[in-house]
Amino acid sequence: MSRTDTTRRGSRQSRAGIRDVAAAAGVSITTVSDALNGKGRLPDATRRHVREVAERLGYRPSAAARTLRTGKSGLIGLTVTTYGDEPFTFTEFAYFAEMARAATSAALARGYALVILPATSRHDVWSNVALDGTVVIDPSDHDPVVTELVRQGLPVVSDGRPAGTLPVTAWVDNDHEAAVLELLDHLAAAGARRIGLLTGTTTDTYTRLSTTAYLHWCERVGQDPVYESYPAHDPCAGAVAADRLLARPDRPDAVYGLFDPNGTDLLAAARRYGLRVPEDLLLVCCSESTVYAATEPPITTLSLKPRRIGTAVIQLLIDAIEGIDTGRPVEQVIPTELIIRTSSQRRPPRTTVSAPRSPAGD
Amino acid sequence: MSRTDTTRRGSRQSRAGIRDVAAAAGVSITTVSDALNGKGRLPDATRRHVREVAERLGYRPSAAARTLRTGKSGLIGLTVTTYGDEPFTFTEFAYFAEMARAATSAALARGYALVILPATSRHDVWSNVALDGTVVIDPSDHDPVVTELVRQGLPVVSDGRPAGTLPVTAWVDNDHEAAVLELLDHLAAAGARRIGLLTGTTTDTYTRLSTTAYLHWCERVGQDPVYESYPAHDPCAGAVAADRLLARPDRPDAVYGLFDPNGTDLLAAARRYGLRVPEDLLLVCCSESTVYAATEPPITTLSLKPRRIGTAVIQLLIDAIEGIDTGRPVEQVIPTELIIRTSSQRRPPRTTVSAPRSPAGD
DNA sequence: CCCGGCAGCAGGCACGTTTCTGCATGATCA
DNA sequence: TGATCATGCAGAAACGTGCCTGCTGCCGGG
Repeated sequence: MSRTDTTRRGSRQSRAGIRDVAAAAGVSITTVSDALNGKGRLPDATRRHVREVAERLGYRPSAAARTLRTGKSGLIGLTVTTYGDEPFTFTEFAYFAEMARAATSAALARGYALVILPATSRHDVWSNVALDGTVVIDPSDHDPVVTELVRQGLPVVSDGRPAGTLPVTAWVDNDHEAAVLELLDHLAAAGARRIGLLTGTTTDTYTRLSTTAYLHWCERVGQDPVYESYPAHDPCAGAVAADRLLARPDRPDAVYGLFDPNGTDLLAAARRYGLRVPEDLLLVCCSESTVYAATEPPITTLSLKPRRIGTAVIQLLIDAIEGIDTGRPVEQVIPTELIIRTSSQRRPPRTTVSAPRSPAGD
Repeated sequence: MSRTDTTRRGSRQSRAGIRDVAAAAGVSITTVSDALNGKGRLPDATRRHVREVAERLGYRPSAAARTLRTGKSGLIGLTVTTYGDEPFTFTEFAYFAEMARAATSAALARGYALVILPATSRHDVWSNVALDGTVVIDPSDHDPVVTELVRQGLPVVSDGRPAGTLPVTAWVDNDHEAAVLELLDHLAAAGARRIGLLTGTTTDTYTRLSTTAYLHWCERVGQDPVYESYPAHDPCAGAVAADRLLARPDRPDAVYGLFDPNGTDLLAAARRYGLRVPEDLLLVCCSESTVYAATEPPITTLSLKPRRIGTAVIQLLIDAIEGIDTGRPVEQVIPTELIIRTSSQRRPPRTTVSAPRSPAGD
């Protein structure tokens, strides 16, 4: 009857462990573990008793010990490409915030938590956290972090179609080419004769695909490309580039801005040059921000649906972690949504203030 | 000579452990651990040799085992109050994004990573991750999560002065009363006779302190309070409340909006009622968004300096975790910055387009 | 010659959990 | 009645590190 096996280092120190609960409840460690985890075959009386004692002692199982034993930590890394030393990207602020929010929510619903990690391959931080998998936002061509992770056998799901032969487990992305083509067609249908583009100098997938789609469209309809590039991580450079674009001799009568703040930048530049929107200049920008619903005039935006992307990425990753092979494809394309407002309609709606929405609901 | 102690389960499976490195290098486990962690007394030759073998085997120490042994995980929880089931708050989007970005950056610089966790006391997620400490954004009066965490002996630092007797380790906040008073004085100096407030129905510290400061100011200068409240997590309700405020018979000639989207909402409402800004209506809102620099007209904003708050919170927390007693006060007040633009100046600047900035540089 | 001291390393325990295996005990059935 | 079986629980082996203890040579001084 050696159940009171108190051969520990004397006094009752630090947190209560599973041993303390077992001793206090008069059962074995196995019984406590089974009772709390709903496993084994125990009568309800024992189960209740153990849970009650554990609650009374304020017992919390050690996450580290559980992770060590089971090999699963319940943690998912969230990596964002970084320009400069800040861990987040500047340009797609609202996009990232919404995507991360949806991903966090979806992960929590399945019992996982997200860990924010830098895209730099500083090993000291990466190897100090036990991950079950990783979400990578817009990885570069031969991302060293991704290759290192898959070499360790960790599942990696990327937001953004991986370029080259990046060996990700799965990916989710929009069809950026199709979105740009649809958008340009919309502008042309509204009467645009020369459509300009405000784009970035970075080589990430989004910028590259969108720009080439624009060039292809120009070639198809026989329009000379009119675009200005700027380093997208610099918010001031955007305003300058918008100004440059409208100051050109071959000034466009419609502009699409690839990045979130381009809408207000272009609007301000148009005012400086005395251009009325949408009469003299049609405007569309890619943004998740709701401010464009209340600007003067409201600006048509292309939404990349970050919420759906974040959710899809997490579902794919957790499915891979838990080894459940759902029928879900490992390459998912999320449709974009063109939210049409006054700035891209030559004849604004007369009766109502609220702008019409795209027929594609959600 | 039993160094080739390969009594493991047969084949070379999964990742290489410290045992494998020891066997391959012909040394003991202790020597490997000391060599990699820079401890013990080893000649440089041995140290180099061990590191080389570890690199060749692709050895990565198990974070779970290390955490179990040392009791430190290098993980910091980041908790945000939630309205509804989404883990983030809607209203202070840019504030949260900037604050989290700065906090992540500061934590990474000191070897820590951030884990996003919900404010709900669902234990299954909280107890599944080993935390060294937690950052709590704007905790409620008797936050059950906070009390539970400090009961476990974890340091907790809050963004936002804790109300009541919430036992946090340290906190960082703005002086919201002073900021509101300064702002109202600024509006009064610009000629405002009746200043209205757009506030929230929630009972968090920020909303409460700002509202009471407004009421005190009204009492002091002998003005009847004119304010509208709305549930701040609902973005549509903000536009409606802004409309309500300007539709009142005692319509204010200046408005301060407590939340980020209030600026565009109020601007849109002013247009609907034919009010010119700033001639007929002065406008200020609390926001971190840069869009208000390019609206028509540019809107004066109150910045809460989320970057400085995020950095300060992390420094205080890691100091507490590591037990280093710096001279830093455990209650820090970060000054706000009033970025004065056209919308709050009855006589807008004539010559230049760019608005003057507050003399308090940063 | 003997002994203290030190460099260089190995043995082994502990961290707290999960889980496989196995031993009693009572019930059921041929 | 004895064999079979389900039930209820305990023992103990891992999981992979970190670190305390201690062992072996070797050198120098008395």
